[in-house]
Amino acid sequence: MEPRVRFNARIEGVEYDLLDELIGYAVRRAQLSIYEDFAATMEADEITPQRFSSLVIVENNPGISQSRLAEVMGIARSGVVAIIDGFEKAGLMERRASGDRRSYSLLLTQAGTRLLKRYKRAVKEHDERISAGLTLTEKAQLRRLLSKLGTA
Amino acid sequence: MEPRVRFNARIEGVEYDLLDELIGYAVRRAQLSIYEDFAATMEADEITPQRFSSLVIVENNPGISQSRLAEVMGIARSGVVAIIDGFEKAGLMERRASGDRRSYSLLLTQAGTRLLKRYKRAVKEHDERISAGLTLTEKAQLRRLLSKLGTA
DNA sequence: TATTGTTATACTCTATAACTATA
DNA sequence: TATAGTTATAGAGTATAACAATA
Repeated sequence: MEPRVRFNARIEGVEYDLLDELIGYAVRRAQLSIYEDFAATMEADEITPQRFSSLVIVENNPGISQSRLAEVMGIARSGVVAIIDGFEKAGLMERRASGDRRSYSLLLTQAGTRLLKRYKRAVKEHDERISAGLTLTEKAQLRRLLSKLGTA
Repeated sequence: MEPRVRFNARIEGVEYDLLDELIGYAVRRAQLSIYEDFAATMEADEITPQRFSSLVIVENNPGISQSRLAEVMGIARSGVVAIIDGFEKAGLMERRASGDRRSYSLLLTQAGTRLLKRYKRAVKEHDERISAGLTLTEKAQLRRLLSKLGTA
């Protein structure tokens, strides 16, 4: 059997050269490591970072439209359709009529709210685990520095 | 026509709640913004962060095997086959016989070395652009903090 | 027996374009 | 004319499993 593929940020004896100097690669490295822990944490549940974010956004912006959600997530509107379809089928989200008959108001159902509560606890634990090497001050500093990245 | 999908790390008037507190989401946000700039920078070339990394790793670890490269990249061996096929077809990389007849020694061709030189310049510029809001000290700090993330 | 590269296959994510119903 | 949601479709990227050659 094939060993499960795992990302190791730095392999012994391998020269990374320029990659070690790039901020972009440092972020990518961290992101891959974090994703692995997220996936392992939520393995039993059918939830991804993307879907988790969607639930949180809808909970905190009740009545948001699919187009708006697509904008927040940075994906095409067609992608949101599939995500909401899945949530609706699972009974976690509801497409309710909005004033504008072209669009829906997205809302969490009771079951959705309840499940998200559990997800949030798990994700918080995961986040504390992956950032356990940092002090509170360092975490704040890291968030601050990360928020400054990207094309201005 | 559909407006091109772009990721905006923080949309006006949207509540992000927990997401604003998670280190994982901060990294994800940064990663998406960085990727957008990378893609825009390298638009004319058929190169992705993944493929660029492969070229750099092979250049600095000449003779590396596909399995080893897969390990470094954190992807399955089958995925590396397609990547190397593409590079070989483009004349950028060479599969040379190694001592072990089961495996290949990967090497950049002259053309590969030349092209990578250009890519490196472009990627460096991109990296400086996305991190232009940080001082040198802050960049070093960010790299240090990021390297501490992930399951210990 | 184990490892390397390969192929076949499938699944997820995403985009684009065209459609409909509404505005 | 423009916008919201939808569908159809296609292209990456990735994984798993099985295989042949070799160790």
